[in-house]
Amino acid sequence: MIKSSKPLPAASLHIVLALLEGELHGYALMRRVGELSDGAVKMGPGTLYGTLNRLVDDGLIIETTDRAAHTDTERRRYYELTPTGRAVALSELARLQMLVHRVAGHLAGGAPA
Amino acid sequence: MIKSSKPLPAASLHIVLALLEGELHGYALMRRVGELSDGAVKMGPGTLYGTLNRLVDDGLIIETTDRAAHTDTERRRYYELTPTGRAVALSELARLQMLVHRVAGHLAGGAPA
DNA sequence: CTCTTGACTATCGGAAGTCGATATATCATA
DNA sequence: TATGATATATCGACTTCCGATAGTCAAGAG
Repeated sequence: MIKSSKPLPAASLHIVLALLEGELHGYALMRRVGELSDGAVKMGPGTLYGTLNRLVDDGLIIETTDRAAHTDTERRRYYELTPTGRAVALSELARLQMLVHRVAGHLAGGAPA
Repeated sequence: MIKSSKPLPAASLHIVLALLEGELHGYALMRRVGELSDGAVKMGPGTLYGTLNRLVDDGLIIETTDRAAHTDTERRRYYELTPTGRAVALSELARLQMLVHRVAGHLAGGAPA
C-alpha cells in the first residue's frame, strides 16, 4: 500500500474538507469552517490566507480563474481542490472516520479492536 | 453557557482520545495513537513528553501514582484523564463526529445537515 | 560475560503552524 | 457620513511539533 504522507495541519485539514463540498472563496471558507463545527473552530485571516497559499504551493488547491474573470468587480478569489487535493481530503476524512469510530466504539461497548 | 475552550492541538487531542480507553503510560500512548490511525499519525518522543506535561499542567490528565507505587522496578509513568480531561475529550470527540458526519453526508447525497 | 536490541522516559533546538491585530477597500444600510 | 459586513492581505509573537539525541533497564544472543 502506498504510504500516505503525514496528516495535514489543522487549518489545512479544515480547508480541504470544506472544499470537498465545492469551490469557495477565502472569506466564505472562514465562515464555513466555523459552521462545520458549530463555531468551535475559529480560523482568523492570519491563519487562512497563509494556509491557502501553502496549499496552492503544495498543489492541493488551485484558484479557479474562470470565476474571477467572469465578473469584473469581483474581489473574491475562489479556490477548488486539485485531483491530488481531493484525494488527500478524502484520505484525511477516512482517517478521521476511523479514529472517531474506534474511539466511540470502544466507549459504547468496550468492543475490542 | 460554558464557553468551550478552543480545539486541542493535534497531539493533545490524540492523547486524550486514547486515554478515554483507560490509563496508559507514555510509550504505550505513542503506539496506541499510531494504531488508532493505522500508522498515519506518528507521535515521536519529542512531541509526546512535552505534550504530556502540558496536559498535566492544564489539568486534563494526572499521573496515576498508585500504579507507579505498586511495582518497585517500574519505570513507567501512567496517566489517566481527570474529570475535566474526560469532558474535554468527549467534547472533542463530538466535534470530530459532527465534522465527519457533515462532510461525509454532503458527499454521499448532498443531504442537508 | 558482553553485546545488542527493544522498552521507556526525557530534553534540546529549530522548524512549522497558529493567532490576533492591523490595514485597506468595497458595498449596503441607516 | 458613518457604521458594519464583506473581502483580501501581512506582520510579529506565540504555540506546537518533530527529529535527533541521550540515558537507563531488561531480555536474549553469541
